[in-house]
Amino acid sequence: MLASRRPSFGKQLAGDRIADVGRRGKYVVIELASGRSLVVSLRMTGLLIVQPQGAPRYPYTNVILEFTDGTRLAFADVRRFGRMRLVQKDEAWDAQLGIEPLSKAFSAQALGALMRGRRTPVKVFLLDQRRIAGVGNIYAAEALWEAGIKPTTPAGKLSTERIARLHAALQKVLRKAIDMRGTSARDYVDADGLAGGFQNELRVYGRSDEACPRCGKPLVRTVLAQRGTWWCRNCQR
DNA sequence: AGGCGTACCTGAGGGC
DNA sequence: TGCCCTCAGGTACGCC
Repeated sequence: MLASRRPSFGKQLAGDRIADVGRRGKYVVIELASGRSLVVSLRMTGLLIVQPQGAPRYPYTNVILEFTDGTRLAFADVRRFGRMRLVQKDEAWDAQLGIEPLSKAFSAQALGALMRGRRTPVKVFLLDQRRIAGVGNIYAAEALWEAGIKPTTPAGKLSTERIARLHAALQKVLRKAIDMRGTSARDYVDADGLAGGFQNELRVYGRSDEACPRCGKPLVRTVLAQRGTWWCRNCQR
């Protein structure tokens, strides 16, 4: 999915029009009037920036879409991990993506069913986009802290009660982060170039050696599936 | 199937 | 100052 580093669809977009902008998991979906979609994966440092006519080139811009009124949509990315792909009408580009964690279908029971029998650490499970689409490293860490669950616990070993707590925590964290327009830990800004606010609400992410907001013991950083993992050894079990 | 390691990139920050 | 090391909102691919 999204294999093109240097999009070659420039000419194909000429004359088309943006009909709507949406999201599926972590992918931004720009729906075009032609029925096609421009699907964007920001990965670690990617940004979509709307710029007025004549604005200076945004740093690390890789792709620019220019509209008839001169407005531009810039796709900028220091690390160039981000991807942009033109998807044809009815193409099932998201077939491998899992359930939306804020959808009605995502009940505690549904979460339990997805985790049943899985021996993978619950944090690794949360990051697997084929199971649940849209939870990243920050929100997995925050939700597990909120639920009082140790990140290495095998997903399939959680009790019904703990699954319910994890489910509630995930939705709480995601809703609040969306309300606050995201986490600007370092580079992230929205399409208007504005930083989000959730970095001020982080309880564990990036806070090695700081006091756990619940019990006061120092938080630790460990590594799980090659990802930094912040948690409290005392109150996450 | 599923789980694990590696590759892809650049810049910031800390230690010496 | 500057070099070297580690780390960072993620995903795809290949191997067992």
